[in-house]
Parts: sequence; structure tokens; C-alpha cells
Amino acid sequence: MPPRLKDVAARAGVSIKTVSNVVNGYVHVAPGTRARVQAVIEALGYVPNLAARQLRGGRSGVIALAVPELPAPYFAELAGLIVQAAERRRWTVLIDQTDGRAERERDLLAGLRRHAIDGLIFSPSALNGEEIVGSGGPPAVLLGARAGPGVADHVAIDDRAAGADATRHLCELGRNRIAVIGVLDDSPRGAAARRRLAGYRAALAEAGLANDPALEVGVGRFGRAEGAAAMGRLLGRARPPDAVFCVNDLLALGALRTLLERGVDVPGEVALIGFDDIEDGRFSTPTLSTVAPDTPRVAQLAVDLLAERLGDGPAASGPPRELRVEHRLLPRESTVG
Amino acid sequence: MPPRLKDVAARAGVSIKTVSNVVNGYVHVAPGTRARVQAVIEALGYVPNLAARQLRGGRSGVIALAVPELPAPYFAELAGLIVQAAERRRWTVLIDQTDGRAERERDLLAGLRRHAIDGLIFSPSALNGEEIVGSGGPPAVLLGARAGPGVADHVAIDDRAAGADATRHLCELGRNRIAVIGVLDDSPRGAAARRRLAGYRAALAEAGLANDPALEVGVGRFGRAEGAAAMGRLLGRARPPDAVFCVNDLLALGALRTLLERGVDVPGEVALIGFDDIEDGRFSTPTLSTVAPDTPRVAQLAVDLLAERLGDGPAASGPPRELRVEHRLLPRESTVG
DNA sequence: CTTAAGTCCTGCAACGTTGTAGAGTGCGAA
DNA sequence: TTCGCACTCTACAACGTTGCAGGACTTAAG
Repeated sequence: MPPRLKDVAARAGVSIKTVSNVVNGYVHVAPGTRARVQAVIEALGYVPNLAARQLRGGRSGVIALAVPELPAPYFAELAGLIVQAAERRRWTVLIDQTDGRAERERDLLAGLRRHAIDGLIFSPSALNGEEIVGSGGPPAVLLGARAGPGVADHVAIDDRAAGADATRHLCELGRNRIAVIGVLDDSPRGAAARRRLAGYRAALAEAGLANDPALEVGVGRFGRAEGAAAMGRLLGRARPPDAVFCVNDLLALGALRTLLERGVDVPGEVALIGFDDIEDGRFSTPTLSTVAPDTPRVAQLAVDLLAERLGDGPAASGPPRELRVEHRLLPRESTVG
Repeated sequence: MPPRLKDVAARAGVSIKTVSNVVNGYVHVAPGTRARVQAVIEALGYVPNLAARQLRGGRSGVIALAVPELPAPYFAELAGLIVQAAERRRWTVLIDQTDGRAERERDLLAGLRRHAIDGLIFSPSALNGEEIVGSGGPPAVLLGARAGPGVADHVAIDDRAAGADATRHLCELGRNRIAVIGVLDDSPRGAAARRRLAGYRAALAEAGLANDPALEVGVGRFGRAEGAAAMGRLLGRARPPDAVFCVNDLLALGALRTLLERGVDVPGEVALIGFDDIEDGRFSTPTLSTVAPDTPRVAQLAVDLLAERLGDGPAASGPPRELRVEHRLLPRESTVG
């Protein structure tokens, strides 16, 4: 029903291939012919058939983005930015939600989509990098958690340094019972959280503060509810903290809710800092201090790296690259209220 | 490089078509043959090529979901639910962000994707329904804003009734200067907001309250920042309101920030209610009263309607259907603190 | 005037799949 | 015995596109 090259060719009185050449901007087409074909293309509303193109050329123009949870503000924002960056290269982005289930991540890689996507931007939560890249799938760029050195292209902030920055900020306020929320077990999930934790410990040591295991609280997921519950546990301790570093803003917002609900003054009695700079934290009361990764740059670099891998240049088969992006400490009312 | 039907056929000693029949579950294949072919399929890791399937069959197994803003929590949640519902039908969802730009919405419909998607679930913001459906594109299901009667399948809550419910709740608290934030100009954007506004006015009338135009505040977008600014304007009025209905939760969270920032007691001095029941509102302080649409059901119905259109049954070409889903009033601390 | 290089255009084949038509069995009913 | 039917499997064509090879013509160089 929709017009094909054949239809355009018939109307313009040229061969199918010439129309194809016009569509693809091939140089050796006489200006008059080009104009005539263009006119017919517009008159008929011809649009190339992607399936046929892909079948022929092996490229679909679609890349996949896999994130653990789309509704999490940070990932939603990241997804939006990646879609924008991809659009500039005329790529379509297929957004996939893995729910942190390894099975789902594996399906995604092995499943039908294997033929359908040219590349993958992956923010892993359950699988580690080896498994992702070793599966013989399309070129991948990893975000956030590192997959071990040299496995795949990788874009991330320096989580350890950022965690230290956040903690140091709390130290500089004169706090000396600084808790952290977001410790996770050994699963590949939370690899970034573990590096932020390492930064936390380093900053404590640097400030001459003891590292009290009772002040490190684990969570099962990284949502508001878990942050609220974790804060509840902290407040139940014999000696509650006077400052809390949450490894992401959602945990922090949950923790904030618990603090305010129990009448704890923030930042007077407890200072609170999160991580990610999601919009919610800019409108909470008190506004949430946080560490802001340069997410637009993460998105841009991820797409750029993938483009290099997919290109025909020499970079396409080079060794995996590790890129770091900047982060900024954003003190707000929850620490310097 | 990846194995094709041909490779499987060669190894199993059958014809290509027989392998295809096995893959597609065709019944008349001898059990022994089937088993042998299955074994080879697994040994080689054969996966059907989607591009070829689509080229042959005209169906891609991909549906598009177009929302104005992916990072908005309500849309992110909706998207997640639709992806889940689609997954049950083994569809892939291509999520598109239109940014509320008519041009972008048009591109989406007319552009390359025209061949690539089987159907469309559209939460329109800039285009009206006629334009969407009239474009000769794939079957579409509209969410939220109505496209005028009988244009396309449509799933929504009763925004007018829901707006009235929210306002009535404020009336029943004894408030009598009830403002509304979220009035929008006449553009197709904010059609739902306008119906919520109509409900607001109806509830005021029902309660015997005058309708004061000074208490209806417009916004340019539906985000936190706009809510905060609008609240600022309301507080600047000679006689500020004692209750505010925001047509969505983001506006309400922005308004809440302004109220608390200025030391206004919520709900003591000003009661506040939003709309959508996004997670943020369950963890703000005070927690945000709201109206909760049955979003999981919206998602499920949207996918079901699309499935009917895409099916071969009689429903495929029937008249457009209008489906309503329920909503619930959720009083929380911002009104009944 | 011949040859080489360049320009413009065309036809063929192939990408991997599935619908259609039909060939070759074996089995039960007439 | 003969026919028809159900079953199992196969060959072929087509979906819409683009790379390749090459034909016809023009221009520039020797």
C-alpha cells in the first residue's frame, strides 16, 4: 500500500536503482533527474522501508538502551538525553527495562532483538560486563558500573571520588557520626554504590573519623521506600547519626521523609546528602544536597563511543575505552540549610 | 554470521521450509523431524531474523508509545506498565518522546517509523486526534486527551469527575477560597487539564462557592518549577487561597515547595491536592493528597485495544471505542494532615 | 583521431523469511 | 482394488532494498 521505489521509478521514468541513488544522495545523478525524482518522491510520500534496508544492509538504525528501572528519575532523565543524542545521528532508541533481573537482561541480549539492533547502551544491574560482551552480541557501551577492565567501552563518573566528596562535605560541617545508606551485597547490582561507599570510608579516614559498621545500612533496592526504612533503622540505633550520605537521591528523599515524620530537624540534627541531582531533590523541603554527575555528557559520550564502534573507521575495532565524566557537589538546604 | 534457516536445514537434513515450520509451530511435522530440527536450532543458537520476517509478513512486532515527556514520573510509570503489558503479547515497545512539539509528533507519524511499527499508543499533547489518525498511519490508541468522538480508540479516566472529586474534597474541609493551578490556553495540550478544571468549577458551584477568576492560575508547562512559580503568584494576591487544586502532582510538589519555603502551614493555612499519584507525593512532607487514576488498567486496556485492531478478528475494523477507567481520591497529609 | 577517464544510468542478484502449490507417502473406505 | 484423504515434506516466488558490474555517452589528454 505505501509507495515503493518501484512506484516512484515508474512515475519518474527512471530505473529503480536511480531512485535509490537519489534517496541515498549518490553523487552521480544529473541535477534534472534528481529534481524530477525528488518531486515524485514528495508527491507520492515515499518513505524507505526499513525492514528491507536492514535485510539488505544488515543495519537497522536502531540501538537499544537497557536500564534497570525506567520510572527511576535518574534513568528516565538519562534515557531522554540518550534519545536526544541518538536522534542527532538519526538513530532510533529502543528503551528496555531489565527490572534488575539477570534473566531479562540475558533475554534481551540473546533474544529476537539480536538481529534488530546495531548496538547497545547498557546500564547493567544484574549481569556483569563479561557476560554482556561475551555473548557475541552487538557492540556495547556500558554505563555506570564497571565491567572489569578492558571488557567493553565504558562511561562513568569517578564514583569513589564522588562518594568521598559527598562525605567530606558532611565532615566539613563538623559532623562526626556520619552514616551511609545504600550498601549492597556482593551482587553485580550496586557496583557503583560500592565504589561510592569506598569513597565514604576514605573520606572518613581522611577526616580522622572511625568507621562504625553500625552506621552502614544496606538496602534491597534503591527506591524511596527503602531509604525511608533504612533511615528508620538508623534512628532506632543507640547513638543515631548526625549526618547521612545516601548513595542516590531516591534513598535520600525516602530518608528525608522519615526524618521529618519523626520531627528530626534537617539539617540541624541530621544533615543529609544524596547523589544524582534528580529534579525531585530541587523541590523538596528542605532542598536536597547532592552530587550531580554530568549526565548530559554521559549520554553524549555513550552515543559517540557507540558511533565509533559502528563506524568503519579504525576506532571500530580498537581496544575498549574508559571515559570519565565530571561530577559536582551541590550543597543545598539539607546540609547547609 | 549468525545462523540462518538455511544453516539449520543443512545440518538437520531437511528443507528450509521444514525448519521454518518447526520454528513457527506448524502442526504437520513428524515428531522425530521436529525433535531433530529443534536440537540443531539449539546447537547453532538460531534466532529468526526480524527484518526478513517483517519484510515478508509486513508485521514488525513493534509498537510505538509516544509520550510528551519521558522523565515526567507519570509518563515514566505509564511507559513501564505499557512495556509490561506489551511483553505479554511478545511485542516490543518503541518509546518516543515528543517534547510536546507538534513537529516532532508529525515526524514520528510520517517518518521512517511508518513502516517499522505495527501500531501506536499515543498520549497526545500538541496534535489533535484527527491529525494523528487521519495521517494514514498504523492503528492508534489515544490516551488521556480525547480526540473528539469517534476518531480513534481511546482510553482515559473521567477527568471532569476526578477534578470535581478533588475539589469537593477541599470543600468538605471547609475551605472556601479554593484555587486551581494548571489552566492552559486553548492548544490541544492540556485538554485533560481543561476537563479537570471544568470539574473544579462544577464542584465549586455545587458547594455554593463563587468562581473567582483570580484563583485560576495558568502554567506554561506541567513541571515542578511552573507549580512553584504559580504558587508564588497566588500567594502574592490580596486574598490568598486557603486551598489549592493542582491538575497534576508535579505542579503540586512545586507549589508545596513554595508554600513551605514561605513558612505557610500545609494543610493548616493552605490545603493542597494534586493529581496522578506519582511516587514522589507519597514521600514528600507533608505527603501529598491526590487523585489516583488506575494507570495499570489504562496501560492494559490500551494494549488490549491495539491488539484487537491488529488482530484478524471482526473487532479489527469496528468503530472506535471509548473506554473509561476508574480513579480514586487519596487524602493524605497535605489536606487532612 | 585514438585512448583514457569520468559521468549517468540500468539490470541483476542477494539479504532471510514465509505463503502457496504441490509431490510423495500411507491408510481407511467404497 | 481403487479412490480419496490426511499427513509430511519440498520447491518456488516474493517482500523492498542496495552493491556490483557494466553499458552508453561525454569530455580531456596524448
